[in-house]
Amino acid sequence: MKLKKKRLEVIREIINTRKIGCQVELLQPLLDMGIDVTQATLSRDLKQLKIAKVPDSTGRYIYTLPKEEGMGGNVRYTPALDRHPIVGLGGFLSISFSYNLVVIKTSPGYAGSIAYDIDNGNSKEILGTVAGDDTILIILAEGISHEEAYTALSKYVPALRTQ
Amino acid sequence: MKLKKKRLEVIREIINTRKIGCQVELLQPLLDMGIDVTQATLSRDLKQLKIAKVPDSTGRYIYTLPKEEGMGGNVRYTPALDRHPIVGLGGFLSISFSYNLVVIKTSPGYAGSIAYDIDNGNSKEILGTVAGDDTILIILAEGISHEEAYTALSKYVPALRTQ
DNA sequence: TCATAGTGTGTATATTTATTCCTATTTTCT
DNA sequence: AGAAAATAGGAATAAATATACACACTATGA
Repeated sequence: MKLKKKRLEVIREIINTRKIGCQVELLQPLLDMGIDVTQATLSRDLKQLKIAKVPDSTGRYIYTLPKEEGMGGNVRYTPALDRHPIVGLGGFLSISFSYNLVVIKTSPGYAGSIAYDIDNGNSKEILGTVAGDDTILIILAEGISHEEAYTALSKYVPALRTQ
Repeated sequence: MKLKKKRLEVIREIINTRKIGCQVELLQPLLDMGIDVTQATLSRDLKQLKIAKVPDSTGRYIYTLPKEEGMGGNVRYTPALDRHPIVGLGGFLSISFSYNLVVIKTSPGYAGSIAYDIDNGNSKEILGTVAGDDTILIILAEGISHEEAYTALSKYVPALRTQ
């Protein structure tokens, strides 16, 4: 049915935008959009969308969208939503460190452009990068701490700047 | 308490290893390890560990560990189930280690799919991978031994299983 | 056409999960 | 040491979530 497709999109939109802590909290926003369903339907929808309830850092729970899957998966997001996956983060997903290496995970397709920016920055802390489709490997200069690297990278990755 | 620290580790281990669909399913494995607690405690533990219950692609729910991150970043979860398997024995050629790096050689064209599975495994030992056509570079987390890495990788590369 | 299969959803309910209330134990501070 | 605060965890229960069942509607095919 047409209604369902629309509803799933709206649910994704809401989950992506606001902090929703339980399914009934989702009912009102949907009603505001003219969508009237029951909690049971939401439970089924969230399952289908692979939306998970995760403990956040403030001791509460919030629903979050799944990380996008590559070709293997059966989840297909609409192109429209796909284009702005996480507004403002420019594809950035996570950063982690191991000695003189940094690994940045991005949404599929974003690794190249982010790595390009980092490479062109000519930061002395960063020797170079290697990028795949959704992963960037960054090699740090000798003696650079993770904090220094983080600061240097934040110049090229807006999502790393502390709010 | 010392008990709790231990328990949290064991819980992580179990969640990482088996498919647990609800909290009571976790009680028995813990009991087998000599840990006797109630569901209420598990609820609190899972919250603290930021372990989420995620819908997988087979229509069931699975608890999964959060993706390890460095400092910044938003938390996203990999939909469960692409976790294990696939990857026919074909493709794998060799594995070698150098400090916090692993290089896996594959037949031409296989590197990407094997790396894909490794990436989606969310192993805490593995920060990420970069794949070419027949070579995969894997970055290990700090403090991970080659043995631990081997074990972690064997979950995704059947050829590594000793059996 | 009518049967059959498939999808979508509400209601009611079962199941699962989080929390409230309480007690015990440990840690911190004076 | 003793008081006060923090931490841990069980029992009971509230809250949240998933599902069994029923029914409506759509598409398909003989």
